Parts: sequence; structure tokens; C-alpha cells
Amino acid sequence: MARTPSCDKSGMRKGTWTAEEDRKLIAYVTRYGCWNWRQLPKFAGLARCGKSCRLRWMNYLRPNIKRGNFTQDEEELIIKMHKKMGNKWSTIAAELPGRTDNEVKNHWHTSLKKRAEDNTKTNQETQTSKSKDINMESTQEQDIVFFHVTPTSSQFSDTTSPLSPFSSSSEVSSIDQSNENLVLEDEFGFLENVDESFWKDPYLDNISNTQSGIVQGDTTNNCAYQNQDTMIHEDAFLVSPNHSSNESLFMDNNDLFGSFLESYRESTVDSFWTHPFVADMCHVPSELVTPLAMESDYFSIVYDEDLWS
DNA sequence: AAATCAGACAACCGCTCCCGA
DNA sequence: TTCGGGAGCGGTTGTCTGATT
Repeated sequence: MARTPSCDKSGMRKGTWTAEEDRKLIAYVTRYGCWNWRQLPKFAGLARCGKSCRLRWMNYLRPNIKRGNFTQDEEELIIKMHKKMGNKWSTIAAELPGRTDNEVKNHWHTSLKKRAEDNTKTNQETQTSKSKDINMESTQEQDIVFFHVTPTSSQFSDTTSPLSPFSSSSEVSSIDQSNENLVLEDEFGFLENVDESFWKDPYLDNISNTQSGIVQGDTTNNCAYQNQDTMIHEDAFLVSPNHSSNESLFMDNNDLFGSFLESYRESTVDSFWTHPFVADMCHVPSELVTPLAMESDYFSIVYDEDLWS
């Protein structure tokens, strides 16, 4: 998936974005906004063209982006809208909160296109068959075709379940929708299932305070984990507790940071899983994060108490 | 176990649109 | 009204990953 990093003629980096680049872009845009994409990389300390920065922010880093599999409703809407307006991906994406045009476009090309074609074919055959018996006066109803697809594992999650980068995995199928507590334990049973050896990992030696939940952060080494096998984000954003580093910008302006958190509070819980903000949340002052965690059944934090004390 | 294939998706490229001077 | 620069959009590519042979 990741492209081999390279540079173009002018020395601009190309290819996959690194965690460090993401961090710089997030930090800059969060503080100053995207006032000029062309100039932005220069001020943000990025050796990227503005276009690349914009794409990265719009498609992956900005808040409220929904990751994970498309629901059946979303897929039906995409197919329906595509039939009506063609490749107007941005218009279609606008009807799907949290989805980007790029994501919709990719999903169309990888799975929906063929399905839509097959369905149209089937539909036409059905119509041909019917026309032998029925003299249809109008074909108006053919303009909109609904596709009823047999749910697969990738379509299992409904709109009420948390969409995380892991929600498409097989463990989701063990969800007991009738018991929320059980759901959390089954799907995200990290805490009770943690292998002792995981906590002996030198990366996590300094973790001293554990709240129940899902996201496991390591402020010492800037990593966030979903479980011992799945690191959500390496080189996660560390907000300096002593205001001395460049990363202390959130601390310097609590109003700004407050509004930043507010955007998460207003969004669905899905956004907490948006890479890499989950990790970012692990590295903000506990007094800011804890209330946020209390509001969500799905979010919590592990942090280095000594670091923040 | 290795090779091959197909699906998925991040990212680039070129074109068009829009807006301000 | 025209022109230039920036932003946005859609097409396409390149690479990874999991499934299959």
C-alpha cells in the first residue's frame, strides 16, 4: 500500500507519509488552520508540496473522518447516487458523513462497481423477461435500483456499533448486541486478555495508571495500542507537560485545545478511532482527557502518571 | 512452502473551477 | 472582462496483503 518514499525534481518528498510528517501537519493545521496550502508546508516544516498536504489532511488526518467498512446503507446510497449523477464523488461523499471522496471512489472501483453492473444486468434480464408478459407503459421505475446484498463480514457492523480500524475484523462477529458490557468485553477485551509479557515490554515500563477501556497509550515512547499485537499509532503526538517543547502548543492555548476537543465531543464516538487522533488523545493532560473519556464508553486512556504529575 | 493473483487503498497527476486583483 | 494562482475533483498508478494454486 505504502509507496516507496522518493523526492521529485524540486526535492519535495513523495510517497507514504510518516508519523512525524503527520504530527507536524496536524500540529500546524490545528493551530493555524489551512490558510494557504501552497505555503503551509514551508511553515509547518514539511518537505511536501501543498497539494500533498491538503490531500493528506482532507482524506486522513482531519477530525470526524469515519474509518472502517461501509455499511449496507452507505453502499446502497453510493450506488443509488452514482446511478443518478455518475462519478460525482465529492457530491456523493457529501451525503455520507465522515466519508471522503477518495474513499468513496476507491470503494466504488473495488467492490461496488462490479456489484452494480451485475445487478443492472440481472435487472435488465428480469425486465426483459417481464416484458414478454407485461406491456410496460413506463420505465420510470428503472431509474432507481436498490441493491439488496447478502451481508458479509465486512458489512456486519451497523451504524450503532463503534467503527474502529478494528471493527471489520473477525472479533466483531462475536458481538452480543443485546448486552453492551459484554460487547465491550468481547470486542475490546484487551484489559482482561492482556498477556503478562506485554506489560513487561520496556516500552510500557513506565505506565502507572490504567483506566478501564480500549486505547492503551504509552507516553514514554509515544505509542498507542489497541492490544498487545496492534499498535494503533507509533510516534504519537506528545504534548509536553512542561510547556517547553514545540509540541506544547495545545497546552499554551487551552481555548484552542478546548475547541479541538469540543469537535470530538460533538462528533460520534467513531471519530475517536480515527487515526492518528486516538493516539493524540493519549498524550494530552489527564484533566482534559479524563472528562472526555468519562463521556464515552469506548474511549479511555493509559498514561504515565509521573510525566503528568 | 513458494509463487501467483486479485482486492484494497493511499497517493500522485493533470485538468477544471473559482475567486480576487 | 481578463488573467493568474490556489483549491478541488476525478482518473489512475503503485504497492501491500491475504487468498488461492
